[in-house]
Amino acid sequence: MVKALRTRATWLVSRAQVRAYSLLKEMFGAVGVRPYHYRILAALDESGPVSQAELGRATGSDRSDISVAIEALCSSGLTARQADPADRRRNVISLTDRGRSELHRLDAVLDEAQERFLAPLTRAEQVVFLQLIARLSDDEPQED
Amino acid sequence: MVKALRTRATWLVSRAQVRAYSLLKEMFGAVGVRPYHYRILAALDESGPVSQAELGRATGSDRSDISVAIEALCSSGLTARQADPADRRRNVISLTDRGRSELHRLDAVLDEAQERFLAPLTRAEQVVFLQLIARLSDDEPQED
DNA sequence: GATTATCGTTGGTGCGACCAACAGATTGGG
DNA sequence: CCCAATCTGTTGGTCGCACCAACGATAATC
Repeated sequence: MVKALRTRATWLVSRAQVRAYSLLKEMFGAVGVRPYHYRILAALDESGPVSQAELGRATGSDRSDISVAIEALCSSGLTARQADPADRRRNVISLTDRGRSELHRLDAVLDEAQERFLAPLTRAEQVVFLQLIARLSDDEPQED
Repeated sequence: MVKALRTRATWLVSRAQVRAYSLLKEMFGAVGVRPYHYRILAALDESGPVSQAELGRATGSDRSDISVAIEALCSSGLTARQADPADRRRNVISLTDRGRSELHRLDAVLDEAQERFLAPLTRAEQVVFLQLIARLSDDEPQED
């Protein structure tokens, strides 16, 4: 007996991700921004100025993709790139003031997206869900 | 104050999906199959013989993608395609015996993938998670 | 000092999702 | 009955994103 697709965790996660992403695309699109722009700005805000390679590891993207994204963000004035004097291979990327205020604007958008995404659950269920999905999204589960 | 990316539901779902998909790709790849082949075989098993368009709606894929996938599945003998006498636009797709036994083989693989994906949770937590994610993956939330 | 590793960049590839257009077939309204 | 609208399967194309390969420049390691 074969279990229905819609009872499989991996399938359900995939469908949920499609729903989440289309929500993000719709809402970020409405303000003229790509989701991965937000990802980078948020990671920068969290970590402070870092190299592009570290940024890639923080957001789970390839160095090469970060490279072109940073180029776009810098040329629209949201981030600044300056050579690291201590290690001349590195570019240190930092948020500009405009980048920071843009981030806050986008953050409000993302907040609403979370609301809409989690709307099918009660508040209490949302808390439980966040705790469980966090453990399932951990790439390297800790082995204490 | 901007919330960290790793506390956002949409981000966590996205990471979990990446983990789930790479697990599937690895395990299905080891037996020489693409994940979407399984998806179609499973949908067929569940619904019985249906048209390609219905298959697309069931699996959430485009008619055109179904078309080429079905072509591959038919030419490897896992499905059969015959014209619907009642509606000559339609191809009725059905599982062959080989397709059914292949499905069962893949089902075992998928079972193990679910195990591995859900391993970070206890059995009880897995049950809760499945119930919650199912509601979050529902594209058209019911409004009773 | 020579090998090894890391950084940023460019360019290319694969895959899945999506859209456009088409011919053939069916349905529905006037 | 007939015309318009819709649906089906197919081909072909685009787009976004992830991933890899290679390179010159630089750092770190032995």
